[in-house]
Amino acid sequence: MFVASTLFVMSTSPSAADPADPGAAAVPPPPWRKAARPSSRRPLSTGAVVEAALRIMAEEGLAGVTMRRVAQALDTGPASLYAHVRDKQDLHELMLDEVFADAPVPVPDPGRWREQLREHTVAQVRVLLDNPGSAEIAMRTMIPTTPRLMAQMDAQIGILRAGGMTPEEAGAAGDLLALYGTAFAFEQELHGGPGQASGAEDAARRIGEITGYLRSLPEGVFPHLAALVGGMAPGRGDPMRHFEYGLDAIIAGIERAAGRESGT
Amino acid sequence: MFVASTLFVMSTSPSAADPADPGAAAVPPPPWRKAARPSSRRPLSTGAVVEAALRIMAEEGLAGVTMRRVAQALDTGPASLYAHVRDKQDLHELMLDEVFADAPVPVPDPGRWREQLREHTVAQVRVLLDNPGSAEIAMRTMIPTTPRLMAQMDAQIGILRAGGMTPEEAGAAGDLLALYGTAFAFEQELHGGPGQASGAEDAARRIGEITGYLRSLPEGVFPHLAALVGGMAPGRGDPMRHFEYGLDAIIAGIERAAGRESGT
DNA sequence: ACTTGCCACGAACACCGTTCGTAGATAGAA
DNA sequence: TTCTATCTACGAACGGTGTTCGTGGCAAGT
Repeated sequence: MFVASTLFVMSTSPSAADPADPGAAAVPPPPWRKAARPSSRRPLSTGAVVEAALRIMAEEGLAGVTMRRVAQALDTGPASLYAHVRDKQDLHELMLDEVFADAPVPVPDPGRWREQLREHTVAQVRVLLDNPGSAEIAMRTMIPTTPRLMAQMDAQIGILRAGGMTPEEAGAAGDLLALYGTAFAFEQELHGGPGQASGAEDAARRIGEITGYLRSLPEGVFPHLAALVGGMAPGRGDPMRHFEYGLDAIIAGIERAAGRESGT
Repeated sequence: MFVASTLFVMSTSPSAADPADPGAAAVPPPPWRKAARPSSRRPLSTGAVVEAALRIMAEEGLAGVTMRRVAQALDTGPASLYAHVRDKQDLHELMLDEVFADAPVPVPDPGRWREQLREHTVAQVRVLLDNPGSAEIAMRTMIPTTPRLMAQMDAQIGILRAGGMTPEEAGAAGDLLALYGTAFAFEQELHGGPGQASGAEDAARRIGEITGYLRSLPEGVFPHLAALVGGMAPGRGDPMRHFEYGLDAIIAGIERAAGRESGT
């Protein structure tokens, strides 16, 4: 019964607009084989949509995550997704939340707050870098509304409070660290190349061009820049080293700013 | 003479393709009036395209800057733009360059490098904030290839060198400052609302929602976050104050990192 | 058994960036 | 001057995009 009616709809759907249709439709599709396919489990929950979207992002980058592409992966049409996801933006935020699914949520330890802050921030950035595309979402979201991201933020502020900061100081410092971490990860995935995009190649070409241009210029036009490009290689070293340079600078600055006001 | 030949060509061009054409063509187009329109000044240079694009960005945000929209503003078709601009990305970079047209390029003064660095960075961010949409371009560009942006970067590195840093230190510090400035401006324009977008309203709604959600939770789930939202208003104060907090922290950190290695 | 609400989804709408081919203008050569 | 070659402008179209509408079948409440 179920199968039959389904098949009926499928085979006649083009002519469904024409109720008075005899058997004249081009080849009455004998679909014995087909029967199994449409009834083969279609849960199609929010979770399934997010999961499919994440898989696509991992393989084809964030730009590959289109509603049509996700729908196709779940073999259905794009309209079906909107029952489980409000927007594309909403889908993005759910993806970001899922990405942080197994990131640890540290409990603040006053005696170790500096190390904890460093480790926590590094861990967050590592999550973003491990999931290319997620940093772009994070950049565009900034105010977290999903539970896991709120837990991360809460932990971070907890650590800063454990370091003796006032709520205001902790808020400002947390903003700064989150902004830096997110922006850094985004920049990395921009010209680090998420596997598929021309990122790395493009970046290399660009700094090649810029080097050539600088050399072609009369000496002393951009002297400091010219001095720099000499000792520069495109993708040298662990990006994390670079990140930690900035992180340490920021933490030191934060501490100093807090100490200046609270006297410690 | 000129006019006559122009008219001749125009009036006969349709029938030129069909040599065996009698007088039957639908109204042999008498184009006296027409002659003035196509010749009515259409320079359509790269500069004009960029200028139109910037005007649109100011009025409708970066999302409003579509090739079709820009073409319409110059009343032509989108295809015409591609003679003066390689890409949409190319157009974006030209726009960003133009935005920095009258930003001052400081000459490094060793005795004042800290103040200079601060002022220069603040000025750059102010330019981005004054031109909503530009920060998003800057965020997505990162490696400058246009002359004015290179001049800005050169000056910045010059200031850092004047502060006694090695080229490597200056490069890292410059990266960090540029990343921070760009990301900050982008975040501001995200939920600051570029006049047209729902930015501010959306941000307010979001922190309203999040506050309500936090209150609805059993006490002590996100304790630090809950303590924070109490003393938080959506758009309080000058965003620049916020920026300068982070900037001072970063400059202090940079200085410390440089001193640590070079011994000053 | 009937109604009601919900999920799936085909079709369509209004856009988007970009390319192709052609017509007109212009500049250089003869 | 006249012929040719090169360049600009641009209408039309291609292959995408996010999102909405309306319908049709299913399942649960009454």
